[in-house]
Amino acid sequence: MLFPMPHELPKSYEPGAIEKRWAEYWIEEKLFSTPTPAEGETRPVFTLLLPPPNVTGSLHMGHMFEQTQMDIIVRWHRMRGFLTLWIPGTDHAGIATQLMVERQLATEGKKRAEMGREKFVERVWEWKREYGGRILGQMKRLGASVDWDREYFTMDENLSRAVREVFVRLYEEGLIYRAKYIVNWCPRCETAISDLEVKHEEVAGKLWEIRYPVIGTPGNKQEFITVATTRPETMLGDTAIAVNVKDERYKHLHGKKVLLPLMNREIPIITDELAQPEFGTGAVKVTPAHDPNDFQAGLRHNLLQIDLMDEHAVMNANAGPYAGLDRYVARRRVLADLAAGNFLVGEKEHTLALGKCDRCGTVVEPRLSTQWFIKIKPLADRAVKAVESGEITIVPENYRTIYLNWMRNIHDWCISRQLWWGHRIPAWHCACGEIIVAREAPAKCAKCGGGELKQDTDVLDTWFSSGLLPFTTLGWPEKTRDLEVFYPNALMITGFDILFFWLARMIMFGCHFMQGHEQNAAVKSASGDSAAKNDSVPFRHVYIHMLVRDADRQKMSKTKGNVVDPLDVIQRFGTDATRFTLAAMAAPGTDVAFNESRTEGYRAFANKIWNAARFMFMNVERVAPGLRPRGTGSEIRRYTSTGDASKGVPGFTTSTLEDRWVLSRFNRTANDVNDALQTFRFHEAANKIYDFFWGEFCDWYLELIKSRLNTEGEAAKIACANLVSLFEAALRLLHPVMPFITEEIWHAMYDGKPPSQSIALAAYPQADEAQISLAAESDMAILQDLIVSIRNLRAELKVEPKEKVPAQLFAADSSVRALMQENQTAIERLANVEGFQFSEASLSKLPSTRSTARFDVHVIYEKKIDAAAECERLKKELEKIENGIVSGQKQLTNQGFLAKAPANVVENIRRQQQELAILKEKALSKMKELGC
RNA sequence: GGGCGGUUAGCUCAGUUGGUUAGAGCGUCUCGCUUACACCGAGAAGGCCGCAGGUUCGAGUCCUGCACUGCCCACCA
Repeated sequence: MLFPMPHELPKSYEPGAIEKRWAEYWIEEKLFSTPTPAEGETRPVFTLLLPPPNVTGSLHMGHMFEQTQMDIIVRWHRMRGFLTLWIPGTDHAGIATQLMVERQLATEGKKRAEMGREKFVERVWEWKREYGGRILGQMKRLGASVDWDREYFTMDENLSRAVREVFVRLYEEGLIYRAKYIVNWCPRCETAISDLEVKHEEVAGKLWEIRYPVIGTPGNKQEFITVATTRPETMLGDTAIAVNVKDERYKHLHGKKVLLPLMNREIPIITDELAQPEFGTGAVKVTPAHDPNDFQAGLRHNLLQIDLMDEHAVMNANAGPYAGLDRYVARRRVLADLAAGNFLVGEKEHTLALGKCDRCGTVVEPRLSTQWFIKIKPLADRAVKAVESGEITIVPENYRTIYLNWMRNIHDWCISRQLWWGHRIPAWHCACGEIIVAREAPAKCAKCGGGELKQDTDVLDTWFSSGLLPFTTLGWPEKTRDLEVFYPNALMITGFDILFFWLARMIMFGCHFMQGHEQNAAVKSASGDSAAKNDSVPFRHVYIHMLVRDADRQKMSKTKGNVVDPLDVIQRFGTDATRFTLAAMAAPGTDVAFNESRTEGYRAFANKIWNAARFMFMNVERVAPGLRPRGTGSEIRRYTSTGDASKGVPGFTTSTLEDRWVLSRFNRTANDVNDALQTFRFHEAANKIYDFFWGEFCDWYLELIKSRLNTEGEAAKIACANLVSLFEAALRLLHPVMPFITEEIWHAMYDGKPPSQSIALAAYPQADEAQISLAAESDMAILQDLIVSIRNLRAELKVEPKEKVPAQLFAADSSVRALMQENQTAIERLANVEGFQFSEASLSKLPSTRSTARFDVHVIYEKKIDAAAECERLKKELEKIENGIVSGQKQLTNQGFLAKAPANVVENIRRQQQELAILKEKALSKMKELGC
């Protein structure tokens, strides 16, 4: 590995080559591999599971957003001395992958059905081997600090074994059952899907009213009962008409029968709460095989279930003359025939929520079929408690309520899928009807002894296996050392879109299967978790991130063509700049509108850092060749524990105001950044670092020390050493957000001989209270004020930029005067003035003057200030001042305010009033002088 | 039908428990290639914080209503 020598750093930052080199280095050196810890491990532990992307996926901005946040958190923990484990992997994604391969087959003119199951599955594996690693490859380019040695695939043998184990145990506990039930069926995917996989879409539809002749009407007048339906074709399978028992209109029809039109079948009129008098006609057709409500009613009344459709939603023999017709063709035909028979009596516009398959968009058909289900209530109860009790915390908090509401109203989970790609259900059917659920294929039937056992053809819902990952990736069902140390995971970071799909399932499974689990006590206490905390939960904290949208806040989608390819953005601006963009916009609970102009700005930030580094190296070579960062920050070895070693800026000596100031600012920033990361305020962390690095370190500190660096002798050496120390610490502070550029410069600072293999293994800066100085900060604020005032005057006087001008100063008190005198060189340099004298009296009347409550500064220049413009400016300023005075007076004369406001607030306003009074007077006198 | 969020500078967004004169980036305008950086520096302009009430000594921040706008959940034919 070659590191560029400092003097070879190119003038502008070129991320491409640098990032690729480090990404490879981190992997080759296995820097982020976390082997199973030996006995006696006492370091705090941080475990995080990467939400596995689908094998079919390719990296999109959402992945990068999620991974950036995770990587920041992970690197931050690692640098703070946590034994950090971040496990990557991919999901076999049942339907998605099967569809992908089916499409590929179609281009070859082949069909899944013709190939047969075995060959098809083998083909999917081939596909997986060829393309499945793509997204992980892309992740590697992002530099995600995952443990690649632990990479998994949800259909790996060990994970599959765990899936079978879970299935069998749940079955044995009576929590898995097989039943004929009405489920959501996708006619295109030819499989059952869960409630969650159905997306409801509001569409303008119709509500048709059909009248059914009542049999045995007294007299010769035929009586009808009218029902309304949005799916008229299902009437072919009606097996009853329901009315409400309280509905007076139909009292006389209880117990009677109607003749089902078109089918000429007699069906009963029943009374059931299914029919609500307020809705429509109050009478409802009952089709137990094609509607979940009707299905329930059917069970209550022991009605016949007539299944009208096959797996493709084509009418079957039960539909009589309509057999062989597609459901929608049948609908039109039924309507026409009903109309012809004078049974269709109404047609109304009606908006309905149409259920569509999440995967392919086909309208879902409620279908009667035999499926495997999980009896969810017992699992959900525990999952509710885990969050209610705070065993698991959720950020942002509003998702807690959403989670709880869902979990409390949960329905049994249909886990079987009629697919070929996935974990096959470990159940074997015997010709005698017996079903044997077992971990391995049984040799013979337990009931009849027959040897002709066939494994169930269904596979499990993909989320069944991914719901187990928090413990199966750590070796469950074996009682492993990994589980003992790394379970529960510390954190789960994921999107709100899979809150129910995945997160909820992990919590249910984790709490159930890890019941009684205890994390290693030493590790647990080192990690900061009290002994009382329950360890069965899959993770202790959840952070839900939002969606990445395009610059116009539109959802990114392939069909809209507004998808931003992260690799393309990276190519143009660098990974660090892209990461920074995402981090800076990642306010909890808010979607990110990804705007390239921001990334452009953060590329400039990277360039700024780069050039600050060049500046540093230049000075080191000139002033103190061979100088390396000193102090404890450079002595951090792999996996240190947090402690004093990481406090403040090691090796920094304060001899001047700017030293004390910058040190204070750095520590305050470190403090704020740590706080922000603790609560997932990524944007705040990023912005704090940005402001410090650019606005304080570069804009002020570097400028201020230039004069010292340019002197001969000891002062320059100290300034140089400080610069190096501070820069090194700042790099560590920035590293989690911008891992590449910080790694590059950090290594360069050590001239290729760094104290540890990576800055990622150095200590994260912690604030040192002793290095925070309010006095330095307020003194510096005065200086900055003064310098800006002078620059301002120069601009207004249109002083030639190169021309140095003298200035006259008035300081309201001696300490300010001393401050200015001590920093005369700095002021002269930064404000481009040449010499200044002090006046004993206020200068506020003089025309080219700026005033604050503490000082007046007058620039001596032959050109006159533009009086009209200056008056305009003063007028505005005065207005502001007076507004301030009025509102302040109002408060200070308000008894309620004086009585109730905290003392410091009152004090602040008093002081402000004094300053405003001075400012007002100064402004007025000047305006008078100018004749405004 | 329920629930949740958003509305702050031309644009994209910050603004933790209510507390001085509401911030940033981009864009705009004026200067400047001052030997780290033009992916830069200096300066400036730009805001009835969606509307209307209320609570409070004090509201961008809390409450109510309204408007617009997203999102999630839902078996009402």
